Amino acid sequence: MTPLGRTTTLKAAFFNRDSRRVAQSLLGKLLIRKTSRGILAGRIVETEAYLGENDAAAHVAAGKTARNAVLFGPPGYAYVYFIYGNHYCLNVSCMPVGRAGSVLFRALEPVAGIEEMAKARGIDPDEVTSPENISVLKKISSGPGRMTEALGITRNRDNGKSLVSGRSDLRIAADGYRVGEIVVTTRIGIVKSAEQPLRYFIAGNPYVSGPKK
DNA sequence: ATATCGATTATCT
DNA sequence: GATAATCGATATG
Repeated sequence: MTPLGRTTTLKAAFFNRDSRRVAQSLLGKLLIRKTSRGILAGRIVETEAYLGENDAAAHVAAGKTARNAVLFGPPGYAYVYFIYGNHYCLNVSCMPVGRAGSVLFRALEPVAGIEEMAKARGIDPDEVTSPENISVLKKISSGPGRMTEALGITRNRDNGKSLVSGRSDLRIAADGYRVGEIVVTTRIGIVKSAEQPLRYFIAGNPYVSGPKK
């Protein structure tokens, strides 16, 4: 079992700013889930920024609704939504109350609780232990729907939850990890405002989602 | 390696 | 009634 080192939960102020800056700053941080079976954690290697009501691709583009209400609340809270009848995606709210920027978490590098995460994904845990096969590890959490399944994130359980409380079973923390070069590209899987460069990932990290090598 | 497609449902028009 | 911030399977080069 991989133990986590010393971690510091991020504060609300970290998220109380432009989502583009938050999206970049989140790279290299840890997303940590506490479960009855132990700690699950992954390092954030890929994010996308969604701007406020001026961003046609954002769920808040048409204003506040029951679904997106969390994004208009205080910074540092989880916005979880269901998509394509199959998957959950996780965002964190940015900006102060009344402003609706957010960051979509797109991919994690598995760090702790890897066998439990594999099980949650329907992967044989034996495959991720003995031969540390990276092609199998990549299937655990390299993609927005995959990482939520690995951590057991659902709308019922987690939407509206604080990610900036040390007592929360879902939180974001720093452990001193240093990020190298950051690559910026256009966002994935959208058609509206698809030309804007708002996707960020750690250069060369094998757990970034999508095709390519 | 890239392309296409079906699944399955909350949300909005 | 159409669409969607995706995934995994299958087909094809």
